[in-house]
Amino acid sequence: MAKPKLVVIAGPTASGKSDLALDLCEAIGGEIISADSMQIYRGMDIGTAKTPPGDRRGIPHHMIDVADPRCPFSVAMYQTSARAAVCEILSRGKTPVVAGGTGLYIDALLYPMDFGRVTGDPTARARWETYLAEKGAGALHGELARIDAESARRLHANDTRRVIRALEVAERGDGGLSETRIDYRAASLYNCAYFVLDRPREELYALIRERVRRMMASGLLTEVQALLGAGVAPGAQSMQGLGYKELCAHILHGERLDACVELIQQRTRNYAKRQLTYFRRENAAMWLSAGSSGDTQAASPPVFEKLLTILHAKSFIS
RNA sequence: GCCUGGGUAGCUCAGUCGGUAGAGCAGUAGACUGAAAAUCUACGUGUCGGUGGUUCAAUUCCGCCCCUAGGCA
Repeated sequence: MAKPKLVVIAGPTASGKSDLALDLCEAIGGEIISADSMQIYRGMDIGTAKTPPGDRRGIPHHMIDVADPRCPFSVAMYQTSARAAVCEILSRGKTPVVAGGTGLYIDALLYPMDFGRVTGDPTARARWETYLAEKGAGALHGELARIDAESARRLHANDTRRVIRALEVAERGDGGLSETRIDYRAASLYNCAYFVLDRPREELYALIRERVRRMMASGLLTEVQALLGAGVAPGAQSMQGLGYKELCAHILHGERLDACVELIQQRTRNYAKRQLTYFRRENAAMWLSAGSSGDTQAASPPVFEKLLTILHAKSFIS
């Protein structure tokens, strides 16, 4: 049985993924599956740059607005729902087009990653958190070394977040994280065409500056206030999103607004860089370079042609 | 005009009781299996404002000059 065809459009924030994906969906009869850890949440529209419903050109979008910003969400949940969405789209005879910048989510969808049965447990987490505060990162890492030596070797002692996760899994006697690890990238579940949309650094950074400016002009501050008003805790996972945590600092702690906006721009640049690092190791990825031609606007004309050519060559389309 | 702080890495600053200097942030590269827009790792030569002097040796002490913040006029 042949693997189902699926297209991935990845890339750093503000690179123009969403528009490109929409163009593609129109051309080949596709539906969009968002791979974005923040667009998941309802009520977080401006700061996550969701394509407004009015601009979706009648193309169905999946994995957007599927979670409550007051509750935690996880890759594992994403994996389950996104795969269901793929099946649904395929059953309609359409092509799934995965678009987004969260590399881990894309991987979770595409590859046979096994997140195990151990759910993130707030109680255990809090317990280790306390342990960390009292005894330090070294001791925490030592605990892990005792029950799951291999994970301990893999993880840097300062990466306490991962160390705590490994401890959670290990102490539930599931064999530990290390036993479920495989070289997942070797075996995609789909016949996929994986694209990374790329542009010259300076141009990308300029687009980011501009996008943040536009978000502020469109009422990002009001959006954050509304979320806080609706009972989203400032420490909630959703509030760790870029733009949200910085504006919380302004609203709750009186940080200067212009300083916060600059911080958002800077951290978004940092983020874009990390995204590129992540995608670089995706062996299957085909890089599409856009821009640098002077027009900051549309990546679409030239890049879109390239995209279609490749899809033809892979006989995704006839 | 006078007085007092400052002028050191792209930015904020530490430091050298005289032996040519180092943190944070930024930046770059990397990692990443239920928090991933998160979390973590590695990478630090710059006329130490200019110019004279003292000294074996000055970014460090002294003189003058320039710039800057504040105070007094």
